[in-house]
Amino acid sequence: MFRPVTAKPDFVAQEHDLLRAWAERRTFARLRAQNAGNERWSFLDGPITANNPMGVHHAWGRTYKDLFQRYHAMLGQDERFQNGFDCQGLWVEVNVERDLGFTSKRDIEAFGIAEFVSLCKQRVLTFAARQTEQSIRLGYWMDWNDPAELLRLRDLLKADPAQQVTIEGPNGPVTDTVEMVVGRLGMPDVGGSYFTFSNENNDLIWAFLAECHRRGWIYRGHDTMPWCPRCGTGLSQMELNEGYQDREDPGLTVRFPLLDRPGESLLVWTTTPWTLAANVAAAVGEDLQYVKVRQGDDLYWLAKGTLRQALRGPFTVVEERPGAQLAGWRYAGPFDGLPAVERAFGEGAYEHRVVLWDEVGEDEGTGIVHIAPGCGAEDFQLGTALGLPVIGPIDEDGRYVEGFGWLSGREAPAITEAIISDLEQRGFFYHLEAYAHRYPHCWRCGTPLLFRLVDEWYISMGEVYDKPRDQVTPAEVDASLRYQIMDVVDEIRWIPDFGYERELDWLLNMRDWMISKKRYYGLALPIYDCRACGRFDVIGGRQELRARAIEGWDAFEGHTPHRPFVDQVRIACSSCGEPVSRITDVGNPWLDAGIVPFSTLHYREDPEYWSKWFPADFVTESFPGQFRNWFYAMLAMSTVLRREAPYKALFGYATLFGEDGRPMHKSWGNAIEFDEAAERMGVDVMRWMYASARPDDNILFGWHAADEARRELLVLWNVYAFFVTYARLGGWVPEGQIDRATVDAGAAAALDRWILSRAAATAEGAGERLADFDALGATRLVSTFIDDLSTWYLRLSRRRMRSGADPADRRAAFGTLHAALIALSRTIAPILPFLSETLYQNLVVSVIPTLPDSVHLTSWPTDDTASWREPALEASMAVARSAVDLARTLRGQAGLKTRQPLARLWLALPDRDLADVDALLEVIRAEANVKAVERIGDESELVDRGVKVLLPKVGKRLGSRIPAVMAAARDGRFELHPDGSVTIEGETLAADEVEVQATPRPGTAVAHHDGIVVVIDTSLTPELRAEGDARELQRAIQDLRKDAGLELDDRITLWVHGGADGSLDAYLSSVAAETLADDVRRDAAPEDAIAATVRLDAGDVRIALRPTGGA
RNA sequence: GGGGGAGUAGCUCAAUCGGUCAGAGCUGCGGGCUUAUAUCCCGCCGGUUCCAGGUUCGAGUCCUGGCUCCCCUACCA
Repeated sequence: MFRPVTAKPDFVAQEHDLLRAWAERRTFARLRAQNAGNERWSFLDGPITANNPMGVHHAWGRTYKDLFQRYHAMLGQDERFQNGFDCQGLWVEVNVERDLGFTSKRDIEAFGIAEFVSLCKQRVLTFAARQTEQSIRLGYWMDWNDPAELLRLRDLLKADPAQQVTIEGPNGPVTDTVEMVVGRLGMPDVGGSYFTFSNENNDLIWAFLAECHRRGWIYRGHDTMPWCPRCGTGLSQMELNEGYQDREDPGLTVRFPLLDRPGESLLVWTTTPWTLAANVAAAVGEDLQYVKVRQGDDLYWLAKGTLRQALRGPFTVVEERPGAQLAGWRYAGPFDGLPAVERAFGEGAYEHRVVLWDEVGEDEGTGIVHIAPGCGAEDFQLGTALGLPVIGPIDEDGRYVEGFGWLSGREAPAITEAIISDLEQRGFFYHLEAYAHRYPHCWRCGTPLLFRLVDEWYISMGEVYDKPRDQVTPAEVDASLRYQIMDVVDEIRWIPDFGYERELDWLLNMRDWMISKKRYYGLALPIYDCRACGRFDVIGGRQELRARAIEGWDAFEGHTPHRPFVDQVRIACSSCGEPVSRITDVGNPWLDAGIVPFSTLHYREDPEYWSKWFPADFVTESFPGQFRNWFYAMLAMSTVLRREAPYKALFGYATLFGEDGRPMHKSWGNAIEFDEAAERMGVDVMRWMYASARPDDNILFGWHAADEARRELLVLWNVYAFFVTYARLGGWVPEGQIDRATVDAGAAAALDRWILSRAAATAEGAGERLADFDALGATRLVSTFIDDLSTWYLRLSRRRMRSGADPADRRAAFGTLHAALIALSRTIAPILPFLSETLYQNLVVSVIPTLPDSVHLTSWPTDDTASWREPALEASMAVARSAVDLARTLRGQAGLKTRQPLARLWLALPDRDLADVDALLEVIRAEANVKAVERIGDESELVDRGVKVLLPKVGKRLGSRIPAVMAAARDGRFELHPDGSVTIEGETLAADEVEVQATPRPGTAVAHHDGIVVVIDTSLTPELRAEGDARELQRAIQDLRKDAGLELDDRITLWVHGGADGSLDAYLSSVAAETLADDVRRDAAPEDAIAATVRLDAGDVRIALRPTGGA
């Protein structure tokens, strides 16, 4: 027997119950065992940053990851189910610094690098545990570590990283120091999620870098780079774009007095006054026109095209020259007295002068550009080309270094006002105004970036050829990594397809990959830069390092490859033999995530395993940013190591916003925490919202949207609750198996066959959509089916399931609905793992012990349901539904309630092939509540024959004749031929170019749609009126029962007082039967009975009821 | 600055190869639903498909120009 079902489900409580049940029954482990060794489907997880609790936006991606993996598991495919955590990088450091109250790198050095790195690892373990708990709550089935075990390791790591610990791995216990066990997380002997801080991950990146070096692609660049003064590190091109923000800076115009032209000055514009101390030149455009203007006693040079925007007050132009003639003019710099400037200029015997630069324009400023090669990337390039001296004025923290007089030690960006007033006093100032522009900020801490002269390490991405890609020769591709990556991109399916173009665009435009960061926690770059000879070595792994070590190995032994221990090891330079230390830089974190197609698939330890699971069939992430981050890093690393694609299909989805369309932000009140969402709306509701979102559009997430999703699931719940309630009342249980055989025994066989056909079509269609990574398509099909099931099948079948129905028919109805619900439960299992399981547990497990004890252990349903398909019957039922809609429309117009029976309905059906027409007519008759349905044809006075011209078929052929033909068809001016062809306006259309349809004759009250014409008989006989009254009475009694809070099977005594003409009497016994009345009295009810008044055609009637028996 | 995408009802979104009448849901109003459903159904209100041209028998859809928004990309001081 089924367990009773509440009409008001508590989804959240059900989800918690199922999480417990799955854990107890080891359902997931059994699923994995069931599929082990089968054909593989390889999903590769993009690592989630283990730095904070998971947000609802993560739940979007994790819903996709889970549902596609579950779908493939139902196909019987073997999967790895490995989650990944992104563990290394500045974002972790920034948070640990914040917790410790640090403000600069000096604080970290004073605190101790070893302890700082350990705290970073501890933070990762803390949030890996947290995110694991949250993911499990979401129903995300992965090979999770026990969160408590992760926290235990964290605590042990904090207490003493060197202590021995034993943990349980998949192949038995593993014993090592805590530090090394943490370093082995995710590896085969330890199991669970992969962690990018693992030894193997770091080691394989070393191998990758060594391979790059072997090919000559690693180099050290000396360049002016964007620099974050808070983090004390440069930012790569990938990171730069994340942080552009609108900002207001000073737009400062200064004058540089010309040394050889007394009284004359250059006018120069800058938005970074702090860089003026590093000025070495002023650039003009060779072909631009420059003018000398007089303002009072002053003479200024500037570009002619900038006069209006740059000058303040009246002026007179006194001279004009092309920029080329200005070149070489000497001028007095704004900070010439500073020792650093004197030193830089003195060494090269240099003086400030005007130089030519073809990048100079007139759109902004004065057309004369302040050049400080130590403070700007393009300035540096120009300076290098012209051999100008370079002045690097600031240190890691953004403070002026020694030699800048009163500026030294002060923070460069904060000192703008002091610099301006200083310039004013010394006569260099001309004008100041606010200037709004987009300026790069540090994407982690939000600090505005400065440009600073630094050494960083790069991987060369290879030349960009100045020709279309299809003209690049194979030899040229072999010489340029970026083109090799592009070839790999061609092999991949990009969803949505614009991803393909976007990735290629990035590859064509990207510059070399800056891989170094002057920080503490992260991949230790294995670069050993020899000061003695200037050559450098790149070590390809821990073993190689051990072999090459000449000192410090003992200090490193037993530690993960992190700072500071790895820094102890020195090797002998391969060129000159001198001892060399590792550069202290750590790596770009995208190296960590990019190597996972190799490190997590045991590329080195188990090549056979690797070749089975590589490339991944599927990866998915939110695409903002990832085309130049994770997607790119994997492509680059896979191309270098294998020159093949690391994944076959990539599915990207957009961004999650609050319900108001703005980014979620706590202070805006539109943010929803994952935990709150899970415990208030339930994760299945959340998953339904995500699965039915358009992935390439942003999703607006909020409580109202959740309510809509919940309502949809409630409809399904109600069908299920109805079924169980009545199956229990009727004592129905399935006989042995779920079987369609009972269906044909029922009186409503066509209806039953129809819903089963729809269930089969839904399973088939949803499977096709899921196989194509289209969750939205699958949910749309499911939604339609739920609607069919609820508003059509159940609506028409309710009577059949009540007591008193024909027993065989009743069994057929139960059997059908049971089978349909189970098919649906299996179809929605990947998307709604909880709701589907709740249904399955009751519909199957509680009554058929021989079947799998979880819906998630069943196979995808199409094999079982394919034979249920009857497309012609589905088409036929669609016609019936349209006809009933039309009848209801007509009733509405005529003011006749549906419960008022009518004598007749006339119906014309379209000329198409329809299955089970008799059953269809009966459905229409019952639903339209008429005594008889009469089919009408051409001969009827109610309809005409019309012709619908199928435009897509004939459009091209008819061309300009179309308007005339269409007009004639509309007016009925055509001639039908016996073979089905039609002549209209002299054009003959073949039978398959038109559809002959019934159309209403003018002047009749009819409704029509797509060849279906419905007419109702609106005349009411006394008998019909009485029957309508009886139904109205019955409905009122049922309402009253509900008001009285009676159970479905409570029996009553009924009073019906009034309705004096006696027309009701003939129906009272059937009313009594329907309302479970043992006794019907025709007199006034006692005072204590529950009563109401019903307005009937025959007059007002007073009804009352009271439970009978022991109630 | 360069490239891509989008613009459809008050809101969120549909509309197959260009096919003649642009549809759903939400919101609002009216009606209905003979005991699953605080649910659903029917109807009404609501549209210059961003604007202006063009191609075509026919344009939400294709082309050109403009406007607005989003994304990607870029060294502009």
